[in-house]
Amino acid sequence: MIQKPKGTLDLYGLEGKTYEYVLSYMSSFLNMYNYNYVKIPTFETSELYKRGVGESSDIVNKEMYDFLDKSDRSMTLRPEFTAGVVRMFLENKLYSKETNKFYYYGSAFRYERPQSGRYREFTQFGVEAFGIKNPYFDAEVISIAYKMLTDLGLKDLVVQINSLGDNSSREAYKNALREYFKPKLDNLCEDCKNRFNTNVLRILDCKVDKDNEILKNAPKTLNYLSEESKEYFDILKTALNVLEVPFEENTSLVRGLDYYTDTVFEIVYKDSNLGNASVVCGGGRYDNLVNELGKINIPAIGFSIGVERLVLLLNEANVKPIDNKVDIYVMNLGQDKYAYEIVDMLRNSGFITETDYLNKSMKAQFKLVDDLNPDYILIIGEDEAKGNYVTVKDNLTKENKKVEFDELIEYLSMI
RNA sequence: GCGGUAUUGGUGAAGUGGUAACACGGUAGAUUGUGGCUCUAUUAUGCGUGGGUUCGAUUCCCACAUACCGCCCCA
Repeated sequence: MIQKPKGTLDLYGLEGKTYEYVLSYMSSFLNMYNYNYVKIPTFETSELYKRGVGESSDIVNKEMYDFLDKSDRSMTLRPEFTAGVVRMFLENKLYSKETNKFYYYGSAFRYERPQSGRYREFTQFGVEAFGIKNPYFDAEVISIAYKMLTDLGLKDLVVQINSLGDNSSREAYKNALREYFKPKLDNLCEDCKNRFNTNVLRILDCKVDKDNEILKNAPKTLNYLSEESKEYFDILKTALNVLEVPFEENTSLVRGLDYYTDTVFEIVYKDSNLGNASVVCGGGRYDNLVNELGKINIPAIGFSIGVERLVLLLNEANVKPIDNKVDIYVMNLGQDKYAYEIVDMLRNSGFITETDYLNKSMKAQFKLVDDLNPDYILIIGEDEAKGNYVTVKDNLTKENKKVEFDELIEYLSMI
């Protein structure tokens, strides 16, 4: 047997249905906020992600699905969407409009060790908004993510926020951390010693050392924010209160991608057994990325939701998508011509219709009816075909009624 | 990339160095045009894949694959 590649996922049955439901639900939700759907390539030149996501991030360092194409160009399967959306935004000169609000969904790829809620090919649904820098807007973006997830049926979501500050405050903070940690390195775990060189911020996130006094007493981001960033963060918190989004400040929330500035946030599902996979949404502001890739100063903010994780969490929370129940079952008892004509007619009139294609016995077909639980069963046998009528059985009252072929649609529409 | 656990039919699973319980589901019949209950029959020449040990392996050994857990990291 050929098995699916490591870290990929088959979705079918209830989970497949939930997956589809979740995507269409979130799409229509975003349309309400006047966000527009964008589609970008599944792979891009590797250079884009190296510059966009950042060479110091693990995503670029060890998780990229890159390959040489037949002309020896280095390509990478998208590990996330933001860099690609920014590229699209620049390449098509969409900045001629002052503001742009986009949403997207599709597969992303990271070469990781898989676990539940963590795959090598996974689906992201997210938004990116360009041209607006306003804490009230940041709050709205966070509230969109929060509301969508809540509306879908997840309770006990926690929104965690933090501010990384603008470039200068971020650098000042990093330097402060380096100075603070340098004499204490021997007391930190091995990973943290590496992080000291690659990305000091991440030391704050360490799980091994999380109870370590050294971390608890480390300098806090907020003390290194510029006046401007500090005020921005304060207004953001006010705005979140106005929009009734419950949140927690988490000063060790730093995010793993290099491009974030000022506002960062994550949405976590508390009741989950999924451990790290309970982070269902993450995002933040990235005011320097457009300039980094296109030499134009345009502020931007976005977030991304892990759709497979969302499906898992909805499953855990026992949330079921709305089911398209079958309206009518056509019981064909050896009268193919007449029966299939009626099936087609019903579907053309908008009834969700099912029938038997295997010439099963009446008893077997009634068994199928039990699973489908339609509102009505149309019985079509020899008598009906000859007499040009059908027997309509009400599946609730079990009553039968003869209805002429010509009056069938009208009759079914009435009841 | 590192460490650990697991892998038996459509599903949940029991089991043993000598040839795969049980339950659910599926199919057919009892019941030739009215079901959902009940009863009966049937449903893996095969126990992740490939090697090895053995008279004989699903059971022991090795490798690989995949899943899950922890780390790393992230959605």
